[in-house]
Amino acid sequence: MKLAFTIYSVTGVGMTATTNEYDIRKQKLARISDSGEIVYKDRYVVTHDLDAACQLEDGTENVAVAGRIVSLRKMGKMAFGHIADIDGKFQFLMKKDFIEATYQAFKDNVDIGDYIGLSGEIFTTKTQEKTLIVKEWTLLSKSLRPLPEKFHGITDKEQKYRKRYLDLISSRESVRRFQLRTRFINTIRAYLNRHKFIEIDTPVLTNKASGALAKPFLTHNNALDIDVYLRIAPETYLKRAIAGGYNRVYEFARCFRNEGIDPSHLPDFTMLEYYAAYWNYLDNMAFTESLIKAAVQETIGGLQFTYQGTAIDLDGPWEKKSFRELIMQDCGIDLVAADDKASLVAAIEANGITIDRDIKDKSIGYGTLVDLLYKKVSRPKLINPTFLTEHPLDISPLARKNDDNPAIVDRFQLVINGWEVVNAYSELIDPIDQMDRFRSQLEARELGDMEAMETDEEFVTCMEYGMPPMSGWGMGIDRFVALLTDTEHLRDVVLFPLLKPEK
RNA sequence: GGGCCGUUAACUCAGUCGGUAGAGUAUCUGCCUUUUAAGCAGAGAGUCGCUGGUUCGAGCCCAGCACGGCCCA
Repeated sequence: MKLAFTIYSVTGVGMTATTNEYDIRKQKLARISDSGEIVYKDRYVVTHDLDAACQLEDGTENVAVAGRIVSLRKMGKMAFGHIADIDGKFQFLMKKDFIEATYQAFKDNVDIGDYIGLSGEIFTTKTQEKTLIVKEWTLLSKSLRPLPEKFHGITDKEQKYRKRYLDLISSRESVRRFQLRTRFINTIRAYLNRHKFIEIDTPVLTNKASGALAKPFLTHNNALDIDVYLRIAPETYLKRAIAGGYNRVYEFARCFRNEGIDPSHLPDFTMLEYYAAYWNYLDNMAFTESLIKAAVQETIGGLQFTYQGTAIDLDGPWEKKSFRELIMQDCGIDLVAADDKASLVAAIEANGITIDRDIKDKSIGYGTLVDLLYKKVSRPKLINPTFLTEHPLDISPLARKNDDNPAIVDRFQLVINGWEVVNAYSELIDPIDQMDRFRSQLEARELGDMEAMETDEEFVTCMEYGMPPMSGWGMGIDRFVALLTDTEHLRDVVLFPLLKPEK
């Protein structure tokens, strides 16, 4: 067992035999407290943010800034250091000549990680860096634990996720990724607002997990003594809002799905959905293209980017392809000829295509099989943005039936890099058809399709009162940000991802 | 759920054939008034993820468990 004991030097400064940095910093804290100073201050008035201070002219006086000390180079009678915040860092110089009385206190008591307020004058060093020469300083908050190693930062992914604050302090790359996320969301929000969309909030706690095909989280409300679901999509509530008279609504909706966790699936994620009355899916498609081009242009300053070595170009008019066209082109099967489950199974087998599911199982309906075939033969090839249309009816229970071909719906998905980043359709507003669709979903569920959608009677009731024609849209924000930041794992674009508790 | 990999000082990482636990950063002491991965000299710092097993002896070999990662389903 190790012994820690306190000794006192001739100068009266308390020191200890322990080398545990946490204990040493606590002793420094105690020293400051003993001198009568309050260590953890309540405020500090700054004149400039750190990025603004870096732009000031030499000789500017009475500049006051604050931040966390992220580097410190103490010399005999002067010390250089940097304070930092999310936008950047700023160098300061403590010179004994300028702060005679307090220089020793700074050297003895202040560490990397502490927050300080500084005021003084701007000058430029020999190495051409804007620097504040400190005339007064105030400790604002003491750090008891040392920050990560200054050069490598944190490399352990687990620690990056568990202690994201340390990752942000030590990795500009992480900061830039999260700043890009914010910029992307802000840009989209501004674009939607400019086009008369109104941001609303719809419930997270719901009686029915509807609007998507996913396994929900179940929880309990004590006051009402009912079990409730965390929403899996905001769709049916946003449509209720349209029925209530809103012409255009949107929501950045945190959604929850109690399914597997992997690089492209998180249990909670952010989905943007919007709905516009009187639009059909073709109006929506045109708007989507302009919205995304504008948002990407503003966010990354161009329409070209690279994802994991694959060049992606959003410029030019985006291609539109139907399920039928794509599947025909990629494997020669014609969905008009193979228009039922049995004939499609036969065609797939005749073409020697293997799908990693038992395609003869009765839980797999015609539409699901079409979707599986497309995912196998076509989707991986869709790198640049492509609008996929003419989805089978039975995998689109909330979408409007096509007027000319009742086997398909007026729907599109935007595929980029083989990912379905947007899903949209002309919304089904016929309550009788909607009830039929829910009934078909129920039948599919009874055949073992656990992804079939649950019937939502209250939503149908709303539809029975009347809904305007409309087209709606959903986009996984986390996935799109991952694309734009060349990030493999969605956890890297979420500040505080869910992990098991430590220990 | 299956397979593989990782877990060693506060941080980043070495650790040979099983034989007293190593470096850099950080910390502490001394020197140091334009540094910026400051420098020079010295010092302290470890439940080697956890629990068992094999062995005279385990960071290392074996088994189980925990947490994380990658791949597959």
